[in-house]
Amino acid sequence: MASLADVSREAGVSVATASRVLNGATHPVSADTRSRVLAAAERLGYSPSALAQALVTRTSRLIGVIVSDIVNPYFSVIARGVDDMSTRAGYVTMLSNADRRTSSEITRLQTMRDYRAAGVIFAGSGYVDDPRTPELAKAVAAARERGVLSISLTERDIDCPVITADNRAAAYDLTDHLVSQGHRRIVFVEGPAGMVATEQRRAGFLDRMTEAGLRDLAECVEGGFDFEAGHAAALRVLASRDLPDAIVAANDEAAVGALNALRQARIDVPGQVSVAGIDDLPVARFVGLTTVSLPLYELGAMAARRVIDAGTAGPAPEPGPPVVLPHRLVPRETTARRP
Amino acid sequence: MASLADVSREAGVSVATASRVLNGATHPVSADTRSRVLAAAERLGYSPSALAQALVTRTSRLIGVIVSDIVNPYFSVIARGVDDMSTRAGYVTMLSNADRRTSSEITRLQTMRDYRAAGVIFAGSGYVDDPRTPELAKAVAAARERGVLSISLTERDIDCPVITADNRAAAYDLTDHLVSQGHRRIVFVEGPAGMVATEQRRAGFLDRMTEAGLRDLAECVEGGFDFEAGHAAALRVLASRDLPDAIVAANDEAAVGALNALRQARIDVPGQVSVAGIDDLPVARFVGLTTVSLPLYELGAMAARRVIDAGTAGPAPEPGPPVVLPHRLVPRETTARRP
DNA sequence: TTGTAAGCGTTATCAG
DNA sequence: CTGATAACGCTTACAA
Repeated sequence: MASLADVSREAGVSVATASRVLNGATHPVSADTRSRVLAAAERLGYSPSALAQALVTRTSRLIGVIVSDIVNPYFSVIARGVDDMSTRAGYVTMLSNADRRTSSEITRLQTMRDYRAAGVIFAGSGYVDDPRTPELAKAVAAARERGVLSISLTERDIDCPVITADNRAAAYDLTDHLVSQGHRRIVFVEGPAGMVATEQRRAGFLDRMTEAGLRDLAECVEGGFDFEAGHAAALRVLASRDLPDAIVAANDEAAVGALNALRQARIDVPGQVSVAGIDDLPVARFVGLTTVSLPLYELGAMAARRVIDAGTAGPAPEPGPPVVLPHRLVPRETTARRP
Repeated sequence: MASLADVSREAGVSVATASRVLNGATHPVSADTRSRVLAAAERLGYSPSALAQALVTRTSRLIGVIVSDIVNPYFSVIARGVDDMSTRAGYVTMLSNADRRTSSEITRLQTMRDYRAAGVIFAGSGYVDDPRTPELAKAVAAARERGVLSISLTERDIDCPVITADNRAAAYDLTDHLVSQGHRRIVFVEGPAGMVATEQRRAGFLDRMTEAGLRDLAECVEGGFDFEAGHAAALRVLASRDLPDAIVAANDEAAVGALNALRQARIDVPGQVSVAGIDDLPVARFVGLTTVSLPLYELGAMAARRVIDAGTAGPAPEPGPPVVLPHRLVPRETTARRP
């Protein structure tokens, strides 16, 4: 309602000075005028138009985050990290679900760019050999021209800063834990086919098994990132041959799915079979699942902080090497030592 | 980069005509000019500044949703509904976590208003006798002055349209189901103290028990909306006396928490005790929890649609009576008939 | 059918 | 220290 012009009129100064006191610029203003303007603003309930500000400064206090599906706890934790940091800095976060479609990521990025978002954060993992990635890369570049800083939370073939967790190492460390506990026959329930994260986690598992001389006892089975996939995979394992020492799922949800299947089949976990996952979602803690904690919240928060800093600090768009945040093994009750 | 002015220059027309063809106004434009402008826009990769548009039209294609905590699946499903609808209409959704603090809701609403959001959706339940609600109400009114339409997904003392589910009836229907299955001694695990939703759900439970002449066998115990709360409550029930016929939790998470506690204690569910929740979150389906499905996704989607329609259709700000979307009992495996 | 021009609410440059 | 004033990019009467 009340605009800067209104305030300036009420205070008997020019809009220029009103602007100067109301936005804490470095420009000097006499104490007297300052207080007059402040009083007027207060009286009129003035609140600046973020739109006008963004239009003229060519950058907003909007931070976008593009996830695959906000209902997936993996992403909602990331989004929470983004929003907490954004809010603290007076930014507001824009959210978009891309359902793992690269084409959606592109269009969503574009509409966020049209709002001159200060930055947009890509939370989802890409696909291997995705023919659309170049297009995304181009959109990211175009957005950068318009002043929006993209940040990816996974390594993808886009030219932008990366803040990520080490999926491969996470799987590796988890496998290492199992191996050192005496497990030998381990089956790995893979993530969704074609996703980079899937590949990385499988590789971590296989690498450690190979180093342990257990390559022949390692087995990878099809899976997915949800309860059902883990459940189904466990059922298949149950049906096919005698029990492995452990089942490692590509993520927590699948692990919990497997866990349920096993227990429904009256298999003792961890007595007969150990079960572990990756991510450390809230549900993992609840069911006592051994897992590796990924810095999801921190990833979101740090990415947001980075776009905020880029705005305030000098426009030093140094891509730099990927920032890799540490993960942490969290042994709980679904795994046990094997004699 | 490329602005309307650039396009108009490239096409050899005025910015007015360029604007007219590029935004599909009703204003007549010759086929020839139209194609020239289109071509120019295409060539330059023109994309309108949503900021400038919003500034001049005094309304944006931004829809805000304020939740308690996006990590809570209850809210992420709502947010998903909002975003799907927004996206379909070319809007972008702004998300904010208020952590159940009314004061945060107020400030978040204000910053969304400063971006001239077309609307903001309040997803969280309020508190009973919340001294800050009047303040919120005032902020909502002020926002409306600026053209932002607020919508609440729960009944609160704010003057704005309400699109909601009937918490009381949901609990009532669930209890009815249990009663008709022959359960008599039922304990109700309450939600967080002070929340309106908590009161409503408890009331629904109590109402049905009273009608069934089972008021004396109905018992309410302290709880909460998360796993831990349900778990703890179940433990307390277990410790205090002989088993009830059923445990109804104020929501699914708490129900699953209770379920786990019971099973860990080697109680047969539903053999000895039935367990049920409310919400029908993904986890409920997974564990086979009997629950009542609340139209969470629909609530979000419909609220978003309403702000979108308000923008396109006439500015008919008829508050009208609350819209109540239907819920549905979902019997699953954690409840069984009592002889 | 097309163009001119007045804003929308700020910031920022340049003179005073 | 303060004030005009020109942008920012677009929409929309009002003219032509």
